[in-house]
Amino acid sequence: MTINSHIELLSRGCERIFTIEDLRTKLEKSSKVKHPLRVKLGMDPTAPDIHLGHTVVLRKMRQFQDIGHKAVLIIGDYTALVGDPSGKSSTRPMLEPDEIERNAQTYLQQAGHVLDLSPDKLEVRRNSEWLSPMNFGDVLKLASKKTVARMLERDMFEKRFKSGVEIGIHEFLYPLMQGWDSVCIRADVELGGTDQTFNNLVGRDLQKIESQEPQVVMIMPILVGLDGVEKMSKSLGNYVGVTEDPAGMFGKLMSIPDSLMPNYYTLLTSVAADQFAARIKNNPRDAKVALARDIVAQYHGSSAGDRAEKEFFEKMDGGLPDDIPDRIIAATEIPDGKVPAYKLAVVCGFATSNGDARRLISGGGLRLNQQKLTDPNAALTIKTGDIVQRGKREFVRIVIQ
RNA sequence: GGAGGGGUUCCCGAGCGGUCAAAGGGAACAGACUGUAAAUCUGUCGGCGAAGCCUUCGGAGGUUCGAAUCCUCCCCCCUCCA
Repeated sequence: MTINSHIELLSRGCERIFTIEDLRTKLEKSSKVKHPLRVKLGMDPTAPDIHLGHTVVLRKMRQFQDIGHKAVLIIGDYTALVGDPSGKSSTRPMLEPDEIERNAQTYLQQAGHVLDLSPDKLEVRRNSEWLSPMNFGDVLKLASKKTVARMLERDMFEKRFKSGVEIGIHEFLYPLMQGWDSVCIRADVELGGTDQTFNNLVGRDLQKIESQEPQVVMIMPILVGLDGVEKMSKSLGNYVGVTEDPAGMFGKLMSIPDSLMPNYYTLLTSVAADQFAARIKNNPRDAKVALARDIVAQYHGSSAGDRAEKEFFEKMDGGLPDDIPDRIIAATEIPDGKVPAYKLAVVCGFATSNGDARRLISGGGLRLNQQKLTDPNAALTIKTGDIVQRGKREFVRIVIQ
């Protein structure tokens, strides 16, 4: 592969690169002296729950690994004492060392779906290693490298300052700490989301001051969630977790708005741009299927991707999926083996209350053995093995005990 | 320390003495349609239920035949001034 093709690969999906020229220089030099670039990514040691949004930057990391470079994962155990001012204004609680360790392990385990974890491809460091031994003099020296005005340039700080939201002095140290990490591990490249732009550029500046070749900063966009509007996040419920089962992943991905497809193709797959553009133009539905299968396959293998697709459409066609969860019902709940329809919906977990159940049935949303129910009060005779269905894709097999 | 503005059903947000289980939007669920769980359209969206009843509008009291709406105290948020 040529340098040009590497650059093309690496810049795919990037929001910004500081600077593309520097990246070229680094890549050229690396290939000439046969020495891998050190590609840094910071990780927050709070409880991880990686979703596709996080994988955007991880995938970029993986691309570097695949062309022979070294991923350096920094566990921000010391920076966590401050709390990144990027997000909320509140300071984080301190984490216990064993908790940090546990979180780091979980992170690695989940990130392992994307990253190459082999020791020659990945180096894991924690920044307490070099931040903890610093004394006050060292800190002062570091703090003197930046001015208040420069700090206030940062979007977040500027907003908070203007609007009167307090900014702790220590929060100014956060970018410096993160930047110092880059100096200490001699990073060639730092990856981050758009919210990390400032922090990462500070690393670049600090390296210059320390007479290091400044790192290239590669900023990845924040992935839009399944709703097509908000950023993907667990709290907004518009996410796909990397540990989710194939069927769930596939279904969720099929629910994204059409308009999101190019974005997802770019950031979450390796499909060439002209190729996916053609697919979408040709047949959006099939393009979405291919996208979903591709992503499921990344996390569960290609056979799982195929199976997820098959099951998805079986449900669509009104058929029954292969594995229907059992629902155990106590025999005492159904005297004489009979239940009113509304009660059945509740017992199967398809309605939260009797009223909810009645509405569901009145709306034609409940089926017993593929047969649509219409009367909420109808007395139904049920037995073990009967299939209850809500809508098009939720099934339960009754087991009477 | 001073002045003012708020806390409403999952979320946002109207209501400001009865016609309020509470507008509107979002989310969610179902239905129709389709190229899919996209888009669009329709319905539902506190609980129990036949009518009707019960619980809800930050918390606790109070005034009223009657309060989410008025009064008192308390808790919590926010804005402006110092």
